[in-house]
Amino acid sequence: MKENGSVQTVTVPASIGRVELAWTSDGGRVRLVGISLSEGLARPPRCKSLGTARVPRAIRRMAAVIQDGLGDIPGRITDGLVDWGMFAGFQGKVYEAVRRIPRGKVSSYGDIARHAGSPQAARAVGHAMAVNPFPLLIPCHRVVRADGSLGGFAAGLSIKERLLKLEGVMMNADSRIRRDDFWS
DNA sequence: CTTACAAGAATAT
DNA sequence: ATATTCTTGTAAG
Repeated sequence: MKENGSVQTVTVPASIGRVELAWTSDGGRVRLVGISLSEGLARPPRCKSLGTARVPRAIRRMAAVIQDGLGDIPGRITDGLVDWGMFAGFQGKVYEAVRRIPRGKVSSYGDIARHAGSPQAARAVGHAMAVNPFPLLIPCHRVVRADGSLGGFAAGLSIKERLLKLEGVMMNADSRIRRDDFWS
């Protein structure tokens, strides 16, 4: 665990690399403020274990899910930890739609735009994904191009690809996602 | 105001 | 099948 002002972070080793959780605790009120993914190929020089650090219980539970196969984080854990109200308007609707994409399925930028009520805003959805503060919780890796190609990913496309593979999404020979794996 | 995008569709080759 | 062009909503400068 590392401390920067009032924001504290912990780095969790995961199959896809490393996942850093950042939170604040103002007056006992723990609030997740960000998640960042990175390809932790080399042994992290200063990645302390969760054993001794003073990490809030909800953060520990989240870290456990991440270490234990990167499943979806249950709402029971994220409830009260993430202030979903901080996302207003278009961005909020986009994130809400993305959170409905089930594990093992993908959706397209255009589809999400439609769900968010701005059917022409596919590119704007892409931008919202690019600035997503909570990857995994808001599963932006499940948003791909309409033709099945991957699109982009802030933390590097190989992480997106590995996350999708981990979730059972299948690619065709031309490395495009099968039509069957599109949600809607 | 202009520019940059993690897009998409239409059109051309 | 791929390449090019045009339109597009948002955010950031």
